[in-house]
Amino acid sequence: MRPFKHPAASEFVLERVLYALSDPVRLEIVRRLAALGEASCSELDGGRPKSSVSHHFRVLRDAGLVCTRSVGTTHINSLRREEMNARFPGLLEAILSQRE
Amino acid sequence: MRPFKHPAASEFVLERVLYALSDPVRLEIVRRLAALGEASCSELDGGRPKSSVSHHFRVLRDAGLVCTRSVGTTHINSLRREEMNARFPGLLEAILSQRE
DNA sequence: TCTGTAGTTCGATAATATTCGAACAATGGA
DNA sequence: TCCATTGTTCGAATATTATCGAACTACAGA
Repeated sequence: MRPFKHPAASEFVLERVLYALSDPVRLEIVRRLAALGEASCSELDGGRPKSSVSHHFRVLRDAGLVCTRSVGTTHINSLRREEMNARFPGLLEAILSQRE
Repeated sequence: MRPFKHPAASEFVLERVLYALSDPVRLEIVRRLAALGEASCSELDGGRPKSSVSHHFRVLRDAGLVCTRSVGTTHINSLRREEMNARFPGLLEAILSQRE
């Protein structure tokens, strides 16, 4: 599987980030990633079909929120907290700190 | 014109707020409102048709971001900063503090 | 009362997203 | 090599959203 393209922090777009996080499925994925540190796609699929989950991960990757690396047959995902914080200081933490 | 329904702070939904701000037109409206304090719809229309602008204001109102009151024939809009901050502490400020 | 201004609502169209099955690719064993 | 596992990509159906003209409402003044 060819490696994914992860945008540089300088390419992050605020509207894109907000949009990516405005979807309940994706917001939940990001929350769980924040709690777990890292996780495979299937650990976060919530019982959804693989193709749907894959789509959401792509949106998150394209926005710069998530980094995906291959380890064997699984893809390990993690938040790009430092880079996100470099580009949009305090934003991700402000969103993640909200309850519910 | 019958008064608009503004949701109570307890009814604000994080995803809705993020979605409302993920549109460039709406984000710009909110930024200018933050700078101006308050403004009429036409002051923030950016040359767009009235019906389009009206739509965007409705999305912002429904999300809880904007309060609209009638004064004569004009509608005066302002940010609901306090209520937004009560429901989602630090969120709006974190978004508004981002450059570009 | 007539007219102009400000903005909403309606309706249609076009653009974008979501969802998910099916086919595919890559890896790790047995 | 065969097979199971993990996840991506493709394609199509469905759903949401944005955009904007046209008709409408409300108000202020002349």
